[in-house]
Amino acid sequence: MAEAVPGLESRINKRNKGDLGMIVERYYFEHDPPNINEPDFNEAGLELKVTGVITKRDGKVRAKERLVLTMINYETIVDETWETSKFLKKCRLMLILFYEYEKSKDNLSRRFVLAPMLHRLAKPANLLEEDVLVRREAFEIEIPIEDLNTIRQDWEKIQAKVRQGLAHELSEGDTTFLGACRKGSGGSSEPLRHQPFSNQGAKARAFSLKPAYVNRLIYGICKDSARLADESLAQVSSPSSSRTFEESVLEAFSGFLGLTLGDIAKSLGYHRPSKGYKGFHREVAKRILLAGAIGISALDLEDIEMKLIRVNKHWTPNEAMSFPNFKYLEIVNERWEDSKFFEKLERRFLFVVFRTDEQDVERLAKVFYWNMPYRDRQEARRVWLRTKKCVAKDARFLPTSRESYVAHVRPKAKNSRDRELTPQGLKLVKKCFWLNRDYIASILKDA
DNA sequence: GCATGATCATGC
DNA sequence: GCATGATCATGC
Repeated sequence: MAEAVPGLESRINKRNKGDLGMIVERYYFEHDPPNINEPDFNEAGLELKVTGVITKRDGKVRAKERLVLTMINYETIVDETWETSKFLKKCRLMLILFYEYEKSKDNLSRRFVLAPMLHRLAKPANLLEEDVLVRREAFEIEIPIEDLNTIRQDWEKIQAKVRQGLAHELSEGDTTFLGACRKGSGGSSEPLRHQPFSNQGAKARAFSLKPAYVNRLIYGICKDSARLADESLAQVSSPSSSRTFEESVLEAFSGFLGLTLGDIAKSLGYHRPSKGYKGFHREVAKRILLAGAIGISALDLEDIEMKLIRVNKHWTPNEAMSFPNFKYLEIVNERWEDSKFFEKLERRFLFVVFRTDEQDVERLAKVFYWNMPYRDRQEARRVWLRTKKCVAKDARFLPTSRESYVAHVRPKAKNSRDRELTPQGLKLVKKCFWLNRDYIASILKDA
């Protein structure tokens, strides 16, 4: 960044240094940001977006995070149509710049990578727009019509929820490409927003392009440059809507429903690598997907979380469900909204259920999507916040499954010597959040 | 039988 | 070499 604008370092004050988008607009394009509800380059109907990418160890480029677009106004969205929406007015044409995110660098040291991208959700509103296109030599990506339709459907789904007075229940897992992500500091002191059809206050949220979609865009730029392209992105970039993708996942499983675990593995030419292997069922599920030409990375790109559940003949799960470890020293400074647990719980889950039947034979019994209801996410948040508090006070005593119907904390480590420092200076075994077994059972009962 | 602690094999 | 997703083991 500093190289692109000579003398930038001295012109910028510390307070503004945190906003790379603003720096690019003001000092590179020499343009003053206008009213917040209009596109940045209003005369051209062009919105500027700056977003981070990460180059993984294998050289492949991925989105660092969702791309936040514009706040959702609960009061006005209920009277809009897609065509007349504030969202489309602002984001109809976006110039997206990608920078390489490296943790240690500050904004002025960021390097821009890939080609600048013009992202068009709808036809031009005026001719000036084309000027910008030519002047900046940006790469206009061709967006499949199915993708545009999906974004529109996502928008309509979000609108529908607000119209039903359910703005407080919005979740990223509701939608496919266009998400309703939380916005603002997220602390509990944050005032809730009013929504028109309910007295229930709702968290401030913004429209965002979900990581899966940003990755598709990146693939669109990179696919001709072999070094950068992640081929697994191609799978979801093929011109089929994501709705169809979700259906094709279920379809891949459908032919195996009711079959025994052994028969499925055999028919896929897969053998349990070792007796004690705990990932066998998951590997079988992955191979079922593969047989349907779906890679596990494709699920990942769609932010779908596949989880294996094994149950007995009464449909009672054998185990609770684990999530990524947290670090004692980190959780005390973390916000719920930034936690891994939160991020996972907002995703759409794909539950793959193996049931041991009356004859004691294990069969693929059920495959279904599930989103965690709002009430339960709130409860998970409560457990997380309590854990944070407990870790700060005395990390030896953390929430057990008796304290919540949804989640608890339990060890997850290589063994009991696999420990980590706590704020009290103690070394305790590594732990993570788990969804209670009873809670998983209740999901299965409802499904 | 359940809650909790302990541990496993694999893939990246 | 460790994070990951999941299961095993033990004690009540």
